[in-house]
Amino acid sequence: MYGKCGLVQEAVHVFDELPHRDLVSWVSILTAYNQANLSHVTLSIFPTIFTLDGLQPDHFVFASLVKACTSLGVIKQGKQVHARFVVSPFGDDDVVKSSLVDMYAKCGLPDNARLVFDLITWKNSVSWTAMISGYARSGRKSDAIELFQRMPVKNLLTWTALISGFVQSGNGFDSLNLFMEMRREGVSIVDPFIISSIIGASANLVALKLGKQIHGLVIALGYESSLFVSNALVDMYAKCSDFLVAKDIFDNMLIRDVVSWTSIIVGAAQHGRAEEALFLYDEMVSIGMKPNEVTFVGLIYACSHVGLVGKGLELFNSMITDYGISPSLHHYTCLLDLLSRSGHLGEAENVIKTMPFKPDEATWAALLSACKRHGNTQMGIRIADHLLGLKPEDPSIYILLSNVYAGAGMWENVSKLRKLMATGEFKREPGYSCIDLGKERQVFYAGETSHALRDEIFGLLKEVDAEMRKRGYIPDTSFVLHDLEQQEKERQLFWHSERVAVAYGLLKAVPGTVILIVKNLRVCGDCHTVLKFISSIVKREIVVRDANRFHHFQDGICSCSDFW
DNA sequence: GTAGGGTTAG
Repeated sequence: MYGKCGLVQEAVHVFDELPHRDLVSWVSILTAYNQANLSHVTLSIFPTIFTLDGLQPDHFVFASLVKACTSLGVIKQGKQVHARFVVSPFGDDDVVKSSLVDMYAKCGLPDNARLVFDLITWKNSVSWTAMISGYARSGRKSDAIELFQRMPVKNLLTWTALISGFVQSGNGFDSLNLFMEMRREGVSIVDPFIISSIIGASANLVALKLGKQIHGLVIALGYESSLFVSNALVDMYAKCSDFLVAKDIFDNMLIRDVVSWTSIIVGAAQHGRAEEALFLYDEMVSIGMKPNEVTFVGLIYACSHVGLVGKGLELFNSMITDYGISPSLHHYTCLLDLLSRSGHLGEAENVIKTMPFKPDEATWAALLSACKRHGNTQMGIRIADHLLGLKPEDPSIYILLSNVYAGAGMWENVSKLRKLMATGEFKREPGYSCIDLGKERQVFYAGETSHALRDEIFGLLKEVDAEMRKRGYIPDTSFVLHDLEQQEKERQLFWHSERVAVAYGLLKAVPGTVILIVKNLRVCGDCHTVLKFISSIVKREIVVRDANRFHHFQDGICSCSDFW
């Protein structure tokens, strides 16, 4: 009773006073620790079951231990518990098997989960849901859907597991389609869990209009007081470019937790509002809210994007010494980005060499793009050669490599890369830009010139181009990857997807409204210049969210101050 | 006395 009411100390007190303890007493206290988020205590006191009382764990104990391993994410110990369970007299228990399915699923091992799932004698909705959730959050779309369809009776939790799993693995469109199917089937969506998932999907898709509709639903259902829902809304508005609304919702929240603070700090950072992010952090600390590892990712990111190297380093150190958070690869990548962006390339390379993690492709890529930005061709080539040796799978890395070699005029390497990309196993995701006009959503791929409004778009871009040149625009063709004549290079830049999308927006969006473009890659340097020109020529605010951050173009300047 | 769904990260 004390454990389930969140009074773990009282539970421990009674437990310690028991004149005689049986397995039920033990499971009660193990569960109390699990519920109080003290799963490490659950695991550490487990051995005393033998030493103090000479008892052998039963299936109830195993289920509690597995749950503890799941919430701590300690798969190695989880496997040890699994082994003990298998050889125990309770090795057939279906509840423990379900908890193991959940453990493997949550630890990103859906195949291990499936092996256990198939051994469950009587599968109930808990086992099915755990397995489906595991596939969905690992991005195993077809496996998740197939199992979902085979499941005899689906309930709200199963739908939520599937949909939120897809949101978490970045499959926003699939999650949205499933949500609509769920509504068609008449499943009630009056539930804060499913609502927060769909808000997450809107954020994922940068679908502001959809997000606003769900926000309306939140108000109608009275879920504004739900912490999870409000946190999701703050994140959604920030990700959909409306930082001010995000801030407004944040300001009006009656209860805020570390996720609320972190969401608004990360949002400020992504919009280039570093001062605000740092101010919010001071406020957070002053009210006694403890930042977590994600908060520091946001803070260092904020510093990185405005060149506050000293402050960023200070925060990195404070994270370790003041908060006892040991830096993850994420943090090192942020640190490296902080240093390399502002030109401290040598120190950045030193971080890569001395950090206790094996640098992944993204880490090298951060350094590589800084080399290009700061014109350190020699170091760029050295790192590019090294990266090429690692045979990266991420296609965007090849684009970066091409950039380096093309910038250095090493066309032989460029064509070698192109061949690699053509024959490679991976599918290269082409650059695209997307504009959301509410009921209509248009995607433009780089170089695509076959759109129905092609002539109007071309005409508009041509007109703007002439005006830009009058104002001193010179195309920067170093962003073109192929060895071509100057004129052809300029033509390639001309059809970069963000420009086409902006032109389309100027033609179709309601006059006077902000034009919001989402791009899957980083905006190229030349397009960045062009968008600044366009914003002043047409006197419209243009917002581009690229792979990295937001750019707000207005009156010829960008919120990133050309440092991105 | 045991197992399943929600928010933040380069």
